[in-house]
Amino acid sequence: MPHDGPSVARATVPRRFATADGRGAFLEGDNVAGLDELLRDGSGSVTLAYLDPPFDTGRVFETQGRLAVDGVSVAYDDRWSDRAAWLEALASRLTRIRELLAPHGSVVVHVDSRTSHYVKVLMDELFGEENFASEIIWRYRRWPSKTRNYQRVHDVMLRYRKDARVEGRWNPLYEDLAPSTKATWGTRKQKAVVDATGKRVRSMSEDQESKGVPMGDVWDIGVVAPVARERTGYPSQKPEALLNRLITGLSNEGDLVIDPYAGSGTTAAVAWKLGRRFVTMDSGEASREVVRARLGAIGAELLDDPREEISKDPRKEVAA
Amino acid sequence: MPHDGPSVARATVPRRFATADGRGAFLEGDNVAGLDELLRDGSGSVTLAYLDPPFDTGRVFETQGRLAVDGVSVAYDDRWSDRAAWLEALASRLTRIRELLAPHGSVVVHVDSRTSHYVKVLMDELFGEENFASEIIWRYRRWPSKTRNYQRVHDVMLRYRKDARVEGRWNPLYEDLAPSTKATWGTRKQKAVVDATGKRVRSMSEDQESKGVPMGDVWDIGVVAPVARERTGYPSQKPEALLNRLITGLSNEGDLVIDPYAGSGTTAAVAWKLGRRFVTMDSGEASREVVRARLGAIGAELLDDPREEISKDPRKEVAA
DNA sequence: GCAGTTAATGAATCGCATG
DNA sequence: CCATGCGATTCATTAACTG
Repeated sequence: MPHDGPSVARATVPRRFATADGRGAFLEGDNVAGLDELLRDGSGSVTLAYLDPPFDTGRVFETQGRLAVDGVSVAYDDRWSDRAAWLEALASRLTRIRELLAPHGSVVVHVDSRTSHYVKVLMDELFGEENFASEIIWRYRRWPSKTRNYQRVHDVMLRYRKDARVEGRWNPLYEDLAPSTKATWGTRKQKAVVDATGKRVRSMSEDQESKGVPMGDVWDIGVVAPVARERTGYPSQKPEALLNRLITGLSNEGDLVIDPYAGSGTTAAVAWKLGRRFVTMDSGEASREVVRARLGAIGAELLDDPREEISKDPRKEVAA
Repeated sequence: MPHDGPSVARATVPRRFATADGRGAFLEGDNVAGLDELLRDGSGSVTLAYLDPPFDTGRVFETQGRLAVDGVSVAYDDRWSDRAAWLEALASRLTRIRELLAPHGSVVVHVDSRTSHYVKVLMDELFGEENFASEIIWRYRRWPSKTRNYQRVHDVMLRYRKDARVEGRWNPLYEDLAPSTKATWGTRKQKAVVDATGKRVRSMSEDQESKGVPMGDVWDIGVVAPVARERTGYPSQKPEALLNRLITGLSNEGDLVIDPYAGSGTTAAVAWKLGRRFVTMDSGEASREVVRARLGAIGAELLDDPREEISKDPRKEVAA
């Protein structure tokens, strides 16, 4: 019984929850409505948007195992009539996100290796090809499946800048030197030596310790282990290490990070820990409860936040 | 002065070179003509086609360094009026390759992380989405560039089967177990234990040694170092290890492997070493000379092979 | 305590049984 | 006959337990 996901037309105003200090918020309801809510006075306010939409797998996912949420089993429904419908739903989120992004901001979409291509063609149109920044490969390890093919062990994340002409947010990250480099050079910096004619003659190592090599676009990060403390029971949970690299590299403290597909709340939890502001959204009860528990455990209890108070933005009233 | 690459319409018959035993051939000329030549009596004869076309970089590549070919500097011209023209040129090769493939055969296209998406959309149309097999990530290490972004350190290879309903060629390859697995399980196989009701209760290790984990679709292989013995001086040369994994996994000894963009002849060299038959093509003199030298060094001297003899296929004459 | 061992289970994938 | 389901496969990871 394929359907086309939650109706885009549904105009229900999302229910809002927020941390006591207002640094983080969860909007319960359709994320199109949630994004529209943000757009009311938040155009250009977002530094980083991370989207982890359902991958068009044609399946229904449920909360699992010992951590299953009581009385709530369906986490999300990933059945679509066809790819065009799936892409259209994604596009309606992305156009709103483009509006929300600050000039220095960027958006990262997480997809699998069967759908990334269609998403990039779409995003090249929406954001402009000149704003494509990276195809990031998440390489993980898992149990082997019986297949006469190379095992599928990677996901893809596509990053676009809002505007490549503007200097975007960027905090350099480093990773370990390659084993062969360590063997030859130790962990000291290399320095090219040039002769009088400008020709390179050799490299030598400096006294200074190298910070490692600048982070590449292939990330080897383990999946969240079935028994890890980090695990919430929500399906397809992403590792905190993954979000850490994105949020640290692409936003500063105090910046606003959004995630329209909250799921288990990894983006919110990492953003909070890193001192970023966040807004995350999900229509499922399962998500709301998992996120509430997860944030509570790190001192960011979500409280009911009546809309009336939120809509009173002093600047708006002055402007009117 | 952008142009649209070698004209597809040019009907020049390629000049043919072959190894003494006929196990390998080099066709000098436009590869469309080369593929048409193969199609004359080779439909369904190819087990593996590997294509490493120019990446639509808008640049002209030249032979380099100490190994530059005397008097021949332009290796290939990668300037196209637009992406559509580039894709169309690729499509005209791929439709011919589809014809050439055996039912158990497959094709691998090597592209970079900016163009892979358009190529997959094209190939989904040409080969059918159900025949998509893998997006293989080649992760390499290189000198870091100064960029406010994650370093680009991967290429992409797309594999399609000719016909997913047919059991394709497949020779399983293995890689090392993860360090954490070795620490917990040693190198012995794991086995799930189920109770009477069919519920999984625990896992245990078997006596049998594990062969390692089945090869994944992310390959960490070093680029051919500027001073490596493997190096030919031809630009964008691919490592032999890469072709080794493809040819070993996707073809058997005696199978026919083709590569319409010979370049430095890596496919030909590896196919020869692995006992496969091969046909490779290139229009450049630089390529022909590099390939000749490279094959000569491993005992596969290319000889002039007049067309007259080749067209005499005894089976054809009997059938006629 | 700390090191080594045991337990538990997952955005997999194919093949065969079942409707 | 085509769609759906469930069994079999056996790696990666970390918590919990044991000495």
